[in-house]
Amino acid sequence: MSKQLVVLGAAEGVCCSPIAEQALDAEHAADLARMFKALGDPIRLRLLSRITSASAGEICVCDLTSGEFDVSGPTISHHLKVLREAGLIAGDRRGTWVYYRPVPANLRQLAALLDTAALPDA
Amino acid sequence: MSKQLVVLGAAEGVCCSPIAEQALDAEHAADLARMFKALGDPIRLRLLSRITSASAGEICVCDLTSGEFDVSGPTISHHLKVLREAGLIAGDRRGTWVYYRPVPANLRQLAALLDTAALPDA
DNA sequence: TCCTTGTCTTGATGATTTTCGAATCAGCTA
DNA sequence: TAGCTGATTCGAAAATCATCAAGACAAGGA
Repeated sequence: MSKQLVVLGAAEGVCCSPIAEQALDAEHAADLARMFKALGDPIRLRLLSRITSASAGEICVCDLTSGEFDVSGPTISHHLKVLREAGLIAGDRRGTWVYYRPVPANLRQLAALLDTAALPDA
Repeated sequence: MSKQLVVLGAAEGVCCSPIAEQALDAEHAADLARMFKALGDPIRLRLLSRITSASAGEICVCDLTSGEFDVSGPTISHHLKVLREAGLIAGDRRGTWVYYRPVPANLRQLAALLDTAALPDA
């Protein structure tokens, strides 16, 4: 009961041209900071990387909780929730297992925001 | 006494191909997460945006502390320090005033990391 | 030399975050 | 139905963070 809700909920209407081109207003900054904050933890960054680089386009939580990450299951679950609520990933249960996949539109948005084309020394 | 030190110190050797192409290892994730974490606060994001979008390529702290941001001077100074230590901006004093400017190489690196070219639904 | 202005650091406080173990929920299979 | 496995939520402890007031530092001018 969460997939679409999350994808649209956290991310819809977030926008904006590159920060180098135009100053960000407070309202949009809050939404965008929420996404960047989700990336601001090493474990979450690695989780996201595993999810986005999964060859099948998605990955089972069971593949994330087995070794590799040196934290407990609940902690991984917590971090996945943060990423999900930030709108960077989406997940759904299929039978016994839960699968997560990236939300490319929002990742793309963050990348675009950091575009430095307008800056010197390019 | 800090400019070069900061630019090189926080950022040197951080690297990596897009997270969608290859899973991030723990060592690099820590460095990169530090930068993303610096972006994970609305005030810092707006400060960075003001700095990177400044037409002169740099901006005086005095232009950041006068209204617009609804926090005290020391708080702005603190956030600038976080951005500086993350390697996203650099600053130096010239006479009475202190000027900050972006570090494009590191901003570019974060953008590259979020590149989603390898993802579907492009 | 002293005063003024601009910026940063210190120290303290309240809020948030990370993490775990325990408990709970969801779906499968016998 | 009962029992099993995978994943999440709950509750609590420790660490980290954002913020401000007060003080310190730097540069320029009387």
